Amino acid sequence: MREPLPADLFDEVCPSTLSPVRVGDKWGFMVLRCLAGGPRRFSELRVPLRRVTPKVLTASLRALERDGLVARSEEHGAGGRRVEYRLTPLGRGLLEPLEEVCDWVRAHVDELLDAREAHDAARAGRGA
Amino acid sequence: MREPLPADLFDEVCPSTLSPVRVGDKWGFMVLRCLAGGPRRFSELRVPLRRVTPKVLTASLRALERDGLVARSEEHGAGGRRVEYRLTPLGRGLLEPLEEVCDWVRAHVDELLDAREAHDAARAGRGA
DNA sequence: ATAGCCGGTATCCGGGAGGTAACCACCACC
DNA sequence: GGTGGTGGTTACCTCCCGGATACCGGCTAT
Repeated sequence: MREPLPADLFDEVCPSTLSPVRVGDKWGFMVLRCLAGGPRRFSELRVPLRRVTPKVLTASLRALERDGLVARSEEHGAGGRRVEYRLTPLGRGLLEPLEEVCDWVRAHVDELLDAREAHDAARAGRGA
Repeated sequence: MREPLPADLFDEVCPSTLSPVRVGDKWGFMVLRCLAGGPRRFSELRVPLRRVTPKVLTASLRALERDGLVARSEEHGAGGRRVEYRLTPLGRGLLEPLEEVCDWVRAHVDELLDAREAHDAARAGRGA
């Protein structure tokens, strides 16, 4: 259940500006997907989401927590503080239909980008 | 393919504030679903989406059009102007995985609302 | 004691989303 | 020529999302 996280989800381009589908706020969808592979610490999430400042990441996590999709657990074991975020059963259930959306986006992102480019070019030609 | 639209999608409560899942802007998801039953005129869309002002509805439609999910066609036949919005094949394809998300939301909206209420109550108790 | 890590806050700020209200161009019809 | 319907547009305003930057409190290890 605890699969490794990618080093960086952003390969120069921000995925959340490509896909029109969102969960909660701007980064919610990607946070959920980062948690799909198992519980993660705050600093673990910051690695693949390195373009997200801690304030914004906290806000995303709090919002997902509010909706009961993510659970936060804090403990003070030996070695210091440890805060973990994990999907709740509700959140895990939501990820199933969302994965199909993800598959669709991956399959059609080129068409989306082409459509945007064509639309913007046509507007630029007509207008200013 | 041209199924009737409900008279009003808003039963006192705005669905887009309940579901954490969005497509494009605030109303994009509902616009797509209104078009699922067949092409619609602008004024037809305004009936089920009566809480959406024309400016905002136009913005939603333009954004969906930009992404190639919706197509706009205008014609001046007898009887006046007629503008129709319809799903493109791309948009129709996206609606399939989205319908499963919709099913999930319908099935779990109560849990979502309970979670929010509990979370807000807990915060109110702790904080102010 | 002090340095460092972890998990965040505090503060400021700009831009854009989204709502309100009013107005408008075009055409048909009478 | 006026009236009405359709399909918007324009101006204006407010709120809040999201980013930048800096800072902080608790804990541990040395």
